[in-house]
Amino acid sequence: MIAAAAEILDEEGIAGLSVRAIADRAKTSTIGVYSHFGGKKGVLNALYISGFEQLGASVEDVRRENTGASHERILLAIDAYLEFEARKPRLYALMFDAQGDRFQPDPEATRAARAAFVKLVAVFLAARPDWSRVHAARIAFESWALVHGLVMLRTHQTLKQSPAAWQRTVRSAARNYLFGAMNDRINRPK
Amino acid sequence: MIAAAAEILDEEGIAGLSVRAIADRAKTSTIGVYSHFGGKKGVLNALYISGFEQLGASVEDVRRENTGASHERILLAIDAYLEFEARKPRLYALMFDAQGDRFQPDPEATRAARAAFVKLVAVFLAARPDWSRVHAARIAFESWALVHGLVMLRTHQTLKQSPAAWQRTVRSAARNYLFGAMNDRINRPK
DNA sequence: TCATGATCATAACAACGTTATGGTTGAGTA
DNA sequence: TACTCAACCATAACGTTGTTATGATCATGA
Repeated sequence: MIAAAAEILDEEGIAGLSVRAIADRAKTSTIGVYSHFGGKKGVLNALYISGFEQLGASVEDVRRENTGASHERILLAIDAYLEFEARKPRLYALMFDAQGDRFQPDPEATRAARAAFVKLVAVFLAARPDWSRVHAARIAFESWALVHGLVMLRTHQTLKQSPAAWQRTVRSAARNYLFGAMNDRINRPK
Repeated sequence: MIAAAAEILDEEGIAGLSVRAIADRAKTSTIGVYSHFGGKKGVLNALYISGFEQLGASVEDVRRENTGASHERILLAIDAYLEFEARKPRLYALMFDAQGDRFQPDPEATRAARAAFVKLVAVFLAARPDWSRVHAARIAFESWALVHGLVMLRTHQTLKQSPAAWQRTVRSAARNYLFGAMNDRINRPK
């Protein structure tokens, strides 16, 4: 049933994700959504968790498979992040919905989001083992914010860029931030 | 009537913003929403436009009133941006809703968002008159992305920070990015 | 075999955005 | 002044949504 929901979300977006649509696609009646997931909110939570698990896994793949130059590793994690969003833009939008008044993830879903962030921090620590965990978490958080903000504003301002050019833009912005963060204590813009 | 809608949004969030609730608060019947705004979408568009106008105005105030050090001016614009979000978090969330499948702003609303961005670019140009318009727009866009991403992830990860500490975090991240951006052609993280 | 919990089909409910219907009001024109 | 027309309004009804209620079926364990 969660596969049915994921398909509908990918194809029609959140507006098409009604309890009846899910039940129809799963070839059951609406009561199944309630008995299996406790209702629509349960479906949204399951999708949310699935999204963060996928995102975390793609970031972790980068950490495991790459032992190159430290910042290139970070940029590859960012590439993986962008690739996930490009593949599943509607799932991404659900995961980062600004309207907390509509859907608030439950504690398990919140933990999945935190776990994905921890995996992102792990990439930063692998790239920069000289950083403290606190420092790496801060830089990871701010890098994530930059990339997430770019993703959101790209859609918001309806920017037209080829995927390759977009990737270059994001990488360049991230490199600028990282460079500044590395020189944080020495040079500060006046 | 738009004031009624704005009040409900501020108090109850998007989930409370129904056609009936707006009509009740405006002491009219629901038909008024349709004759004045063409329906609920029209109300959302009007709120969206109002939000970007307010945001643009607060950024423009900074440009007009400050002639200090160039980067401090940029950081003051960021402060104004954060202050707007802190004052109107639910309006901000409506303006930057990730779920385009639920509400897509109409062309006039999109223009209002663009106009606010142009005002932000103007702050960057005033701070750095040696920059080309294209370069300033790029740096403004990326700065905006960083700040917006930080705002979004703060809520998403339910970070607890005092307003003053939060402001310092955002300023620090923005300074790092700006420093990197200014040294873009000379030093690049490897 | 019986009891119980899980699952299911269906109908009904309340709330939602919207449309339909008929009425009122104000402005403009003959 | 009377008539017409457009704008606005109150109310009801419609179709859709998430949810609950009801009764039935099925599987499992004692």
